[in-house]
Amino acid sequence: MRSPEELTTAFRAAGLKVTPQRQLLFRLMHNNSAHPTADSLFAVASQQMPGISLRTVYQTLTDLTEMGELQAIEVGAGAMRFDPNVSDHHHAVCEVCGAVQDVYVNEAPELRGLDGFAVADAHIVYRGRCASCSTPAKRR
Amino acid sequence: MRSPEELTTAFRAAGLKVTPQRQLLFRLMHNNSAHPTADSLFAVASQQMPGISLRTVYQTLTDLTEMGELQAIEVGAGAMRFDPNVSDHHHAVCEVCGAVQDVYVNEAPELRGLDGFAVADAHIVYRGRCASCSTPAKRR
DNA sequence: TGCTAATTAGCAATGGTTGCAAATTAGAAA
DNA sequence: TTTCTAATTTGCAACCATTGCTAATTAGCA
Repeated sequence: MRSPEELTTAFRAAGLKVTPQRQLLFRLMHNNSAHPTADSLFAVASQQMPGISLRTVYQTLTDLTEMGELQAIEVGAGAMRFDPNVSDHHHAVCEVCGAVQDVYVNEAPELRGLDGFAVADAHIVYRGRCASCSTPAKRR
Repeated sequence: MRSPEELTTAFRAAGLKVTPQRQLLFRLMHNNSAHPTADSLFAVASQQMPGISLRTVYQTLTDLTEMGELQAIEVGAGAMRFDPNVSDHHHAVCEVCGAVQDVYVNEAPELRGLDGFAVADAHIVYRGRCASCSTPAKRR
Protein backbone atom coordinates (compact mmCIF):
# COMPACT_ATOMS: atom_id res chain seq x y z
CA MET A 1 0.00 0.00 0.00
CA ARG A 2 1.05 3.55 -0.56
CA SER A 3 2.38 5.89 2.10
CA PRO A 4 0.02 7.77 4.42
CA GLU A 5 0.85 10.95 2.52
CA GLU A 6 0.01 9.47 -0.84
CA LEU A 7 -3.16 7.96 0.51
CA THR A 8 -4.21 11.31 1.90
CA THR A 9 -3.89 12.82 -1.55
CA ALA A 10 -5.59 9.87 -3.21
CA PHE A 11 -8.53 9.94 -0.79
CA ARG A 12 -9.13 13.63 -1.27
CA ALA A 13 -8.82 13.27 -5.02
CA ALA A 14 -11.53 10.63 -4.86
CA GLY A 15 -13.83 12.91 -2.89
CA LEU A 16 -13.24 11.00 0.31
CA LYS A 17 -12.46 12.69 3.57
CA VAL A 18 -9.22 12.27 5.44
CA THR A 19 -10.25 11.92 9.06
CA PRO A 20 -7.94 11.48 12.05
CA GLN A 21 -9.16 7.88 12.31
CA ARG A 22 -8.19 7.15 8.74
CA GLN A 23 -4.83 8.83 9.10
CA LEU A 24 -4.07 6.71 12.12
CA LEU A 25 -5.02 3.53 10.28
CA PHE A 26 -2.96 4.56 7.26
CA ARG A 27 0.03 4.85 9.55
CA LEU A 28 -0.65 1.61 11.40
CA MET A 29 -0.98 -0.43 8.23
CA HIS A 30 1.87 1.13 6.30
CA ASN A 31 4.79 -1.31 6.22
CA ASN A 32 2.90 -3.54 8.65
CA SER A 33 4.00 -7.11 8.05
CA ALA A 34 2.09 -8.57 10.99
CA HIS A 35 -0.99 -9.47 8.92
CA PRO A 36 -3.30 -8.12 11.62
CA THR A 37 -6.97 -8.89 12.00
CA ALA A 38 -9.46 -6.04 12.25
CA ASP A 39 -9.66 -6.70 15.94
CA SER A 40 -5.94 -6.70 16.65
CA LEU A 41 -5.55 -3.52 14.66
CA PHE A 42 -8.40 -2.02 16.65
CA ALA A 43 -6.53 -2.86 19.85
CA VAL A 44 -3.43 -1.01 18.69
CA ALA A 45 -5.40 1.89 17.30
CA SER A 46 -7.32 2.24 20.55
CA GLN A 47 -4.13 2.88 22.45
CA GLN A 48 -3.32 5.86 20.28
CA MET A 49 -6.88 7.03 19.86
CA PRO A 50 -9.13 5.93 22.71
CA GLY A 51 -12.72 5.81 21.58
CA ILE A 52 -12.07 4.86 17.97
CA SER A 53 -14.72 2.41 16.91
CA LEU A 54 -14.15 -1.15 15.78
CA ARG A 55 -16.78 -0.40 13.16
CA THR A 56 -14.58 2.33 11.72
CA VAL A 57 -11.60 0.02 11.61
CA TYR A 58 -13.61 -2.52 9.64
CA GLN A 59 -14.95 0.19 7.38
CA THR A 60 -11.55 1.64 6.61
CA LEU A 61 -9.92 -1.73 6.05
CA THR A 62 -12.70 -2.63 3.65
CA ASP A 63 -12.34 0.67 1.82
CA LEU A 64 -8.58 0.28 1.49
CA THR A 65 -9.04 -3.27 0.26
CA GLU A 66 -11.54 -2.17 -2.37
CA MET A 67 -9.14 0.53 -3.49
CA GLY A 68 -6.45 -2.09 -3.94
CA GLU A 69 -4.26 -0.70 -1.17
CA LEU A 70 -4.65 -3.78 1.01
CA GLN A 71 -5.06 -7.45 0.38
CA ALA A 72 -7.61 -9.27 2.52
CA ILE A 73 -6.53 -12.80 3.23
CA GLU A 74 -8.33 -15.76 4.71
CA VAL A 75 -5.93 -18.23 6.26
CA GLY A 76 -8.56 -20.53 7.69
CA ALA A 77 -9.60 -20.71 11.30
CA GLY A 78 -10.65 -17.32 12.48
CA ALA A 79 -10.69 -13.80 11.30
CA MET A 80 -9.68 -12.11 8.09
CA ARG A 81 -6.11 -10.79 7.90
CA PHE A 82 -5.08 -7.60 6.14
CA ASP A 83 -1.84 -7.22 4.26
CA PRO A 84 -0.39 -3.97 2.90
CA ASN A 85 1.77 -6.06 0.58
CA VAL A 86 -0.36 -6.23 -2.54
CA SER A 87 2.24 -7.84 -4.76
CA ASP A 88 1.60 -11.34 -6.08
CA HIS A 89 2.43 -13.57 -3.17
CA HIS A 90 1.13 -16.24 -0.82
CA HIS A 91 1.09 -16.96 2.90
CA ALA A 92 2.52 -19.35 5.44
CA VAL A 93 0.63 -19.77 8.70
CA CYS A 94 2.32 -21.14 11.79
CA GLU A 95 0.15 -23.76 13.41
CA VAL A 96 1.78 -23.13 16.76
CA CYS A 97 1.75 -19.38 17.21
CA GLY A 98 -0.59 -18.34 14.41
CA ALA A 99 1.88 -15.97 12.82
CA VAL A 100 1.50 -15.30 9.11
CA GLN A 101 4.38 -14.57 6.78
CA ASP A 102 4.65 -13.76 3.10
CA VAL A 103 5.84 -16.41 0.66
CA TYR A 104 6.72 -16.07 -2.99
CA VAL A 105 6.52 -18.79 -5.60
CA ASN A 106 8.83 -18.79 -8.59
CA GLU A 107 6.42 -20.23 -11.07
CA ALA A 108 2.88 -21.49 -11.07
CA PRO A 109 2.58 -25.27 -11.29
CA GLU A 110 0.79 -27.12 -14.05
CA LEU A 111 -2.78 -28.10 -13.31
CA ARG A 112 -4.93 -31.11 -14.07
CA GLY A 113 -8.69 -31.29 -13.71
CA LEU A 114 -9.40 -27.70 -14.67
CA ASP A 115 -11.88 -28.94 -17.20
CA GLY A 116 -12.60 -25.59 -18.79
CA PHE A 117 -12.19 -23.55 -15.62
CA ALA A 118 -10.62 -20.17 -16.40
CA VAL A 119 -8.29 -19.29 -13.55
CA ALA A 120 -8.18 -15.61 -12.69
CA ASP A 121 -6.32 -15.84 -9.43
CA ALA A 122 -4.61 -18.31 -7.14
CA HIS A 123 -3.77 -18.16 -3.50
CA ILE A 124 -1.73 -20.70 -1.58
CA VAL A 125 -1.87 -21.15 2.17
CA TYR A 126 1.02 -23.08 3.64
CA ARG A 127 0.69 -24.52 7.13
CA GLY A 128 3.52 -25.62 9.35
CA ARG A 129 5.90 -24.21 11.91
CA CYS A 130 7.58 -20.87 11.71
CA ALA A 131 11.28 -20.51 12.47
CA SER A 132 10.84 -19.51 16.11
CA CYS A 133 8.37 -22.32 16.79
CA SER A 134 10.64 -24.89 15.10
CA THR A 135 13.58 -24.50 17.48
CA PRO A 136 12.46 -25.82 20.87
CA ALA A 137 16.10 -26.18 21.99
CA LYS A 138 16.38 -22.40 22.10
CA ARG A 139 15.22 -22.19 25.69
CA ARG A 140 18.41 -23.11 27.45
CA MET B 1 -13.95 -41.53 1.85
CA ARG B 2 -14.83 -45.16 2.16
CA SER B 3 -18.16 -46.68 1.23
CA PRO B 4 -21.13 -46.53 3.60
CA GLU B 5 -20.67 -50.26 4.24
CA GLU B 6 -17.02 -49.90 5.14
CA LEU B 7 -17.75 -46.93 7.33
CA THR B 8 -20.43 -48.90 9.14
CA THR B 9 -17.87 -51.55 9.99
CA ALA B 10 -15.23 -48.99 10.90
CA PHE B 11 -17.57 -47.06 13.18
CA ARG B 12 -18.66 -50.15 15.05
CA ALA B 13 -15.08 -51.34 15.34
CA ALA B 14 -14.24 -48.01 16.93
CA GLY B 15 -17.05 -48.37 19.45
CA LEU B 16 -19.18 -45.78 17.68
CA LYS B 17 -22.82 -46.35 16.90
CA VAL B 18 -24.23 -46.51 13.43
CA THR B 19 -27.42 -44.51 13.62
CA PRO B 20 -29.89 -43.91 10.79
CA GLN B 21 -28.72 -40.30 10.69
CA ARG B 22 -25.13 -41.35 10.19
CA GLN B 23 -26.02 -43.91 7.58
CA LEU B 24 -27.89 -41.28 5.62
CA LEU B 25 -24.98 -38.90 5.79
CA PHE B 26 -22.54 -41.65 4.78
CA ARG B 27 -24.66 -42.19 1.68
CA LEU B 28 -25.05 -38.52 0.91
CA MET B 29 -21.34 -37.80 1.12
CA HIS B 30 -20.11 -40.91 -0.64
CA ASN B 31 -18.94 -39.96 -4.13
CA ASN B 32 -20.32 -36.48 -3.58
CA SER B 33 -18.30 -34.07 -5.67
CA ALA B 34 -20.45 -31.03 -4.93
CA HIS B 35 -18.31 -29.87 -2.00
CA PRO B 36 -21.40 -29.14 0.09
CA THR B 37 -21.56 -26.95 3.16
CA ALA B 38 -23.03 -28.36 6.36
CA ASP B 39 -26.13 -26.38 5.65
CA SER B 40 -26.66 -27.52 2.07
CA LEU B 41 -26.12 -31.10 3.13
CA PHE B 42 -28.64 -30.56 5.90
CA ALA B 43 -31.17 -29.39 3.31
CA VAL B 44 -30.76 -32.56 1.26
CA ALA B 45 -30.73 -34.79 4.32
CA SER B 46 -33.90 -33.18 5.61
CA GLN B 47 -35.79 -34.25 2.53
CA GLN B 48 -34.99 -37.86 3.16
CA MET B 49 -35.19 -37.66 6.93
CA PRO B 50 -37.42 -34.84 8.12
CA GLY B 51 -36.46 -33.79 11.61
CA ILE B 52 -32.77 -34.54 11.35
CA SER B 53 -30.88 -31.84 13.18
CA LEU B 54 -28.39 -29.45 11.69
CA ARG B 55 -26.40 -30.07 14.85
CA THR B 56 -26.12 -33.73 13.97
CA VAL B 57 -24.98 -32.93 10.46
CA TYR B 58 -22.21 -30.72 11.84
CA GLN B 59 -21.31 -33.36 14.38
CA THR B 60 -21.07 -36.16 11.87
CA LEU B 61 -19.13 -34.10 9.34
CA THR B 62 -16.67 -33.15 12.05
CA ASP B 63 -16.32 -36.77 13.15
CA LEU B 64 -15.73 -37.97 9.61
CA THR B 65 -13.19 -35.24 9.08
CA GLU B 66 -11.31 -36.17 12.24
CA MET B 67 -11.31 -39.80 11.12
CA GLY B 68 -9.74 -38.74 7.85
CA GLU B 69 -12.75 -39.73 5.77
CA LEU B 70 -13.50 -36.18 4.72
CA GLN B 71 -11.47 -33.11 4.01
CA ALA B 72 -12.78 -29.81 5.36
CA ILE B 73 -11.96 -26.96 3.04
CA GLU B 74 -12.19 -23.23 3.41
CA VAL B 75 -12.53 -21.49 0.07
CA GLY B 76 -13.02 -18.01 1.45
CA ALA B 77 -16.30 -16.19 1.66
CA GLY B 78 -18.75 -18.21 3.65
CA ALA B 79 -19.07 -21.63 5.10
CA MET B 80 -16.78 -24.61 5.31
CA ARG B 81 -17.03 -27.16 2.48
CA PHE B 82 -16.68 -30.89 2.91
CA ASP B 83 -14.98 -33.13 0.39
CA PRO B 84 -15.00 -36.94 0.38
CA ASN B 85 -11.96 -36.83 -1.88
CA VAL B 86 -9.13 -36.99 0.61
CA SER B 87 -6.34 -37.37 -1.90
CA ASP B 88 -3.76 -34.61 -2.22
CA HIS B 89 -5.49 -31.99 -4.29
CA HIS B 90 -6.63 -28.38 -4.44
CA HIS B 91 -9.74 -26.44 -5.35
CA ALA B 92 -11.09 -24.07 -7.97
CA VAL B 93 -13.97 -21.81 -6.97
CA CYS B 94 -16.19 -20.21 -9.59
CA GLU B 95 -16.71 -16.57 -8.79
CA VAL B 96 -19.99 -16.56 -10.71
CA CYS B 97 -21.89 -19.58 -9.47
CA GLY B 98 -19.83 -20.52 -6.42
CA ALA B 99 -19.21 -24.08 -7.60
CA VAL B 100 -16.10 -25.80 -6.33
CA GLN B 101 -14.14 -28.38 -8.29
CA ASP B 102 -11.08 -30.48 -7.57
CA VAL B 103 -7.76 -29.54 -9.13
CA TYR B 104 -4.49 -31.46 -9.12
CA VAL B 105 -1.03 -29.99 -9.36
CA ASN B 106 1.81 -31.92 -10.90
CA GLU B 107 4.55 -30.63 -8.71
CA ALA B 108 4.93 -28.19 -5.89
CA PRO B 109 6.61 -24.92 -6.88
CA GLU B 110 9.80 -23.58 -5.36
CA LEU B 111 9.34 -21.07 -2.60
CA ARG B 112 11.11 -17.90 -1.56
CA GLY B 113 10.72 -16.14 1.76
CA LEU B 114 10.16 -19.23 3.86
CA ASP B 115 12.89 -18.06 6.18
CA GLY B 116 13.01 -21.17 8.32
CA PHE B 117 9.33 -21.97 8.07
CA ALA B 118 8.77 -25.75 7.96
CA VAL B 119 5.90 -26.45 5.59
CA ALA B 120 3.67 -29.32 6.62
CA ASP B 121 0.83 -28.75 4.22
CA ALA B 122 -0.24 -26.54 1.34
CA HIS B 123 -3.62 -25.75 -0.08
CA ILE B 124 -4.28 -23.72 -3.19
CA VAL B 125 -7.54 -21.98 -3.93
CA TYR B 126 -8.01 -20.93 -7.54
CA ARG B 127 -10.65 -18.35 -8.38
CA GLY B 128 -12.14 -17.72 -11.78
CA ARG B 129 -14.96 -18.95 -13.97
CA CYS B 130 -16.04 -22.52 -14.33
CA ALA B 131 -16.74 -24.00 -17.74
CA SER B 132 -20.47 -23.39 -17.68
CA CYS B 133 -20.09 -19.81 -16.50
CA SER B 134 -17.46 -19.09 -19.17
CA THR B 135 -19.67 -19.81 -22.19
CA PRO B 136 -22.40 -17.15 -22.31
CA ALA B 137 -23.03 -17.93 -26.00
CA LYS B 138 -24.55 -21.24 -25.01
CA ARG B 139 -28.01 -19.74 -24.61
CA ARG B 140 -29.03 -19.67 -28.24
C1' DT C 1 -34.77 -58.21 27.06
C1' DG C 2 -32.22 -54.97 29.80
C1' DC C 3 -28.59 -51.86 30.44
C1' DT C 4 -25.63 -48.11 29.54
C1' DA C 5 -22.65 -45.35 27.03
C1' DA C 6 -23.12 -43.02 22.77
C1' DT C 7 -25.93 -40.07 20.17
C1' DT C 8 -29.44 -36.83 18.96
C1' DA C 9 -32.11 -32.62 19.00
C1' DG C 10 -32.95 -28.14 20.39
C1' DC C 11 -31.64 -24.12 21.95
C1' DA C 12 -28.50 -20.79 23.82
C1' DA C 13 -24.22 -18.70 23.14
C1' DT C 14 -20.10 -17.51 20.62
C1' DG C 15 -17.02 -14.89 17.29
C1' DG C 16 -16.51 -12.27 13.23
C1' DT C 17 -18.73 -9.10 10.50
C1' DT C 18 -22.25 -6.04 8.53
C1' DG C 19 -26.69 -2.99 8.46
C1' DC C 20 -28.73 0.89 10.17
C1' DA C 21 -29.68 5.55 11.98
C1' DA C 22 -28.42 9.46 14.58
C1' DA C 23 -24.78 12.57 15.64
C1' DT C 24 -20.57 14.53 14.13
C1' DT C 25 -17.25 16.56 10.97
C1' DA C 26 -14.09 17.47 6.76
C1' DG C 27 -13.53 20.52 3.53
C1' DA C 28 -15.58 23.05 -0.56
C1' DA C 29 -18.00 27.24 -1.33
C1' DA C 30 -19.56 31.76 -0.06
C1' DT D 1 -13.90 33.02 8.51
C1' DT D 2 -18.38 31.10 8.48
C1' DT D 3 -21.79 28.16 6.36
C1' DC D 4 -23.38 24.14 4.46
C1' DT D 5 -23.78 19.44 3.25
C1' DA D 6 -22.27 15.06 2.01
C1' DA D 7 -19.15 11.91 4.03
C1' DT D 8 -17.93 9.70 8.14
C1' DT D 9 -18.07 7.88 12.73
C1' DT D 10 -20.22 5.59 16.41
C1' DG D 11 -23.01 2.37 18.89
C1' DC D 12 -25.90 -1.08 18.73
C1' DA D 13 -28.68 -4.57 16.81
C1' DA D 14 -28.66 -8.20 13.66
C1' DC D 15 -26.54 -11.71 11.05
C1' DC D 16 -24.22 -16.07 9.85
C1' DA D 17 -21.60 -20.18 10.67
C1' DT D 18 -20.46 -22.89 14.27
C1' DT D 19 -20.07 -24.83 18.94
C1' DG D 20 -21.47 -25.81 23.98
C1' DC D 21 -24.70 -27.71 26.85
C1' DT D 22 -28.13 -30.97 28.45
C1' DA D 23 -32.20 -33.74 28.66
C1' DA D 24 -34.20 -37.36 26.12
C1' DT D 25 -33.44 -41.11 23.13
C1' DT D 26 -31.26 -45.24 21.25
C1' DA D 27 -27.69 -48.73 19.33
C1' DG D 28 -25.95 -52.73 20.30
C1' DC D 29 -23.42 -55.64 23.78
C1' DA D 30 -24.28 -58.91 27.59
